[in-house]
Amino acid sequence: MKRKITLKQIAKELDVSISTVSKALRNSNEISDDTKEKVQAFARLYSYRPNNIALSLKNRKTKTIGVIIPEIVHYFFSMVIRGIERVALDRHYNVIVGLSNESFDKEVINMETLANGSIDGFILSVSKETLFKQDYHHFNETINQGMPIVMFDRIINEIQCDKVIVDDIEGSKKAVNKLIGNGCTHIALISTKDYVSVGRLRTEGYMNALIEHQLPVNPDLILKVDDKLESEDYLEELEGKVEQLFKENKNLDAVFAVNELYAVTAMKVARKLGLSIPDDVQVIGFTDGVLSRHATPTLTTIKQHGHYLGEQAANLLIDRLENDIEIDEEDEVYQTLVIETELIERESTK
Amino acid sequence: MKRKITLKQIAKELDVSISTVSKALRNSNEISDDTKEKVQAFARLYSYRPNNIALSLKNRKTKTIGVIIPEIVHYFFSMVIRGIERVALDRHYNVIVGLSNESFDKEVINMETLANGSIDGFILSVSKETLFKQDYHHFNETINQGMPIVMFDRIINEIQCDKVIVDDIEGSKKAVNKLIGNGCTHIALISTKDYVSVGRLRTEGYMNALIEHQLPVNPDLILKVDDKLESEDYLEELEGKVEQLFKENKNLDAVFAVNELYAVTAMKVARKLGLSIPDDVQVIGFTDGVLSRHATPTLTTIKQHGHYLGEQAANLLIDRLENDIEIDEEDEVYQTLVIETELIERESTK
DNA sequence: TTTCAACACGAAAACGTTTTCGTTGTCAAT
DNA sequence: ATTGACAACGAAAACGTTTTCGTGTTGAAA
Repeated sequence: MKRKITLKQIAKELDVSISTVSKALRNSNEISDDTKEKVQAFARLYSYRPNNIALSLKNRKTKTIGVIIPEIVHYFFSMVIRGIERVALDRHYNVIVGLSNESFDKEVINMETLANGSIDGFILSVSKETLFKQDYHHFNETINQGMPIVMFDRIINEIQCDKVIVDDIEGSKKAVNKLIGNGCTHIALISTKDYVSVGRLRTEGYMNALIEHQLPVNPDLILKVDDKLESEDYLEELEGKVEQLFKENKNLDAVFAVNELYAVTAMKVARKLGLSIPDDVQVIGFTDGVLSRHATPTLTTIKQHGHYLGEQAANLLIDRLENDIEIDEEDEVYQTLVIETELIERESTK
Repeated sequence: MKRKITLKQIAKELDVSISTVSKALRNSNEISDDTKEKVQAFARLYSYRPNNIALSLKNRKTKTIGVIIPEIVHYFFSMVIRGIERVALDRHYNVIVGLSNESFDKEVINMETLANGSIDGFILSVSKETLFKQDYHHFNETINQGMPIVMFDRIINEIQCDKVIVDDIEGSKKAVNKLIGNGCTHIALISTKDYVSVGRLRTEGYMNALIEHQLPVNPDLILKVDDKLESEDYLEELEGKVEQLFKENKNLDAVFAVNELYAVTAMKVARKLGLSIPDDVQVIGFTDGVLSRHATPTLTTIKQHGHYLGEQAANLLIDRLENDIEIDEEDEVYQTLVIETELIERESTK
């Protein structure tokens, strides 16, 4: 077992100073060709690589970005991570991942442990509990310490930082417009409670589409289910609610759901009630994940381009990190990028 | 914007030495209560937190573990990460994630950039290309440098390190035994090429079960598809192969597939051919992911407990890191943990 | 022979900690 | 008055780099 070699050891072996070794390796012209040769050969032989930690300490930057997401076993979020990791690798950054698990405390802890020098900036999507409590002190504190944050998807408008969001309103409108275009008039919405920004926005898009087509917004057709029902553990309860929705609205001819799970559940319930998809009921979901592609029937859905979103977020953060000309003034200007959605038509619509 | 405060600044403000501040904050009894009070109050006021990078450099350990996986948009792998992250958080470690994307080069690059001081040890699952090329130099080198590795799921027997694996052979046997118990006699296998360890092992389990029940192993019933067909981009090609399998074996009465995608594809093809599940054909998959739970019909499958596997892997690594009494001798003893599988019965079997 | 530039290299500081080992000053015991 | 112990603190090294600023040596120009 040969431990990693350092400049000091090379210097001692070759009987030169540490500075000489450092310069020789960086091809400084302060050093004679002879010495360079010697040093570089030796370094190659022992496969010297500079210690990242020492570099980080010296440069006061770690070339690492911290990503905090509520959940990783989730198509959209893992797709975003993939995008982040891709540009991070390209631009020579590392990615530290923290999971909030939708918990405020874990979000805070994760951020605090990372903010003490381990990373140069954050990319994050806010946990539901944080959105609910509306306690944003940890975001403000990190920003105040000069550490940039890029928020994505679940964002907080009041926080001054770069943001990348999916065009939820437009996306939902696309979906509902499609249903309307297909002749549906009693379109149900299955959404989350309003404090989850994406649920609120997608609801807004749904209503906008209806209003624009002068269709009535019928509250009975809107089901806002509790968060916990997004967990696999409460599937039956979710199914119950959806079944109730179907039974109380016999004229229902379409469903727009704000995520995959709600959409496939709607399809399952419809099938159970003897309704045919897409003939009796048409269904559109949100997120073009593995479920949408392999459900029966395959699900028409709104694709969010999570991979691209991740790339944009990472570029935004790294750009800011590297352009840090210490503007420092209070006139920092932040961007909000909006990622267009795409309607993917499959078998669940006509 | 107030930058993070350091010991030096506190020392200057309070007109004491850096050492005094450091000791006062750690409650050393070398320091008078008066001074402690003063320093601690000041530190609290400015919310001082020690700089992780400086600590890492001093202690020569980063309290960070590097995780390299082939793919993150994948139920099993993201479940493992969740497990790793959970114990990492508990035991005060960070998690850096690198994706090899099944590429040898990316695996090597990711490992090289992390191995230079950024992390204390690796948890990884080997990329397919690496398994195929059988080039393991990067693993040997990192281990030789004294950096521990824990391999999981896709492991390499020749490499001396801790391992955590799913009991693939037993798991497959359970599945096939179930099918046999249900009266099936012509059980097809849809697997990957043999160089992917899990494909090989699951094939072995399949054969073992047949042999133990004195059923013939019919090569025509074994479909080993190319890796690329695991990608969503080659769905049609995969479907073609599976359809061919069905057509050439009219007596086929069950399918055991080594992953979810193959299993749902088999169900889709069966349905297309007018076969009813589970009456005409019974299907069992591997990995209890979102697909299995929401496919139509829901899929009987072998659950791998990826979350638990991740926890075990992380504990194994951290234990080794913290017990590093520099054994250093060549008599290091490594463990291989085997995680039991579980048969989850659903609608695709009788 | 003197002077000066160019060359090749080394010393030291700095990044932010922790820790070892002094160095004072005070007070009690001899 | 001398010794010793103890309390309270500081200086400095160390972790591994990079970089600035010397410094000594050489050779050529004056």
